[in-house]
Amino acid sequence: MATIAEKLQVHTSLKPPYSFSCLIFMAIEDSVTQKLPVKDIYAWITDHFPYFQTAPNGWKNSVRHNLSLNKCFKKVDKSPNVGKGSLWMVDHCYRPNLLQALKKVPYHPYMQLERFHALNNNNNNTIPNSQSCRLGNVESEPPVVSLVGRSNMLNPDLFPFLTQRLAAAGLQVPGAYTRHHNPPPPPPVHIESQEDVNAATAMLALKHGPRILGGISVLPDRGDHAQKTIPRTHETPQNLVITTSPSADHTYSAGPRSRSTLSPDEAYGEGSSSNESSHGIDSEEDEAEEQRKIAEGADALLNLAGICTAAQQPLKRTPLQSLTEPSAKRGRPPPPPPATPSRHRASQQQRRRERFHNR
DNA sequence: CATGGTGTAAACAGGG
DNA sequence: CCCCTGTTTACACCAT
Repeated sequence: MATIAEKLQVHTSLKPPYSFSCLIFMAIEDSVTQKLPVKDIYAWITDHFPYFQTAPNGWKNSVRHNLSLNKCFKKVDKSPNVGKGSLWMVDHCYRPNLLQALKKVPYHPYMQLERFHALNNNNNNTIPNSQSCRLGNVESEPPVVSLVGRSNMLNPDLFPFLTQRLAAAGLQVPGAYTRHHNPPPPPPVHIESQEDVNAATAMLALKHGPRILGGISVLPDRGDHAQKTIPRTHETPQNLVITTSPSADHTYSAGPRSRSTLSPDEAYGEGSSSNESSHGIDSEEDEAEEQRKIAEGADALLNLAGICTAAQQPLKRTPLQSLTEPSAKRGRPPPPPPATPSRHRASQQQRRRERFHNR
């Protein structure tokens, strides 16, 4: 059976350009329940990126390391009779970060993601989503997302998950579930936010290529938001440009949508970049810029107020906790003082710890 | 040079 | 006891 990567005819011998957090994110989002044990995350990665089939096993360590340290991922309980280990899922608060990271892939042979990148340039990182997240009421007040099918409807044969999500959002999706044969029972999917749909779309795009995506309109249910419509015109794969900025992952110590280290372009898509000016949503640039500035200001205030820290999962220690409450037994013991210190790394690390303490 | 992000290696605990 | 999972520390490299 050909793997997804083989079907897509990608250069499977190359190391994927995605960070481990992106890989984990994709694996989890590509699952039915959006919760995976590490074993299945391994399997997904090796299946989609055969590079890892022959790579030394250290990458698995990196995956586990990422799951533990990266606040984007959280451990969830599972039924006790499923063997050892936990299920891992994407923290809703950090989904925009991960989606953003996906957009930042410096290069990739996986051209199927282009359309997804363009989609998310325009409708990602909305204030309502991040605010509800910060206030810790994600479960009780999920942002309502309205997606309206346009000229090309999603094919439920290709997108059982996504079409199910659209249906769950109470939307009429013309063409959905009108197939001649019986579809497999759709998995129970609960739509929580725009990011849910975006992530699902990314996975579908990865699997099936740009043909899966019809014009999708996004209408945040806040009453006063103008409907955002991604026009289908001028959106051929040729004129979609992928960002060249790597590393916008905000993993480990980064707070939700902590964009203090990001330029506005990085944080909100690349519409103003010369590379990004031809993806067919130029008419949205002014409004997008406005939204960007509003969101930036709101985020800055929220970050200053320290909101959202209370919303974080209690299962994991924060990086700050890790520093202030060091485990006495775990981790590599401090090495003996080297005869010849490797440059100034030790002192550099010490300074970094001190900075953390002083915050 | 300082700082932060990322990847890798390793030690260790605990459970199956 | 072994293996897997999860956590933690340390460090190198790179970008900004």
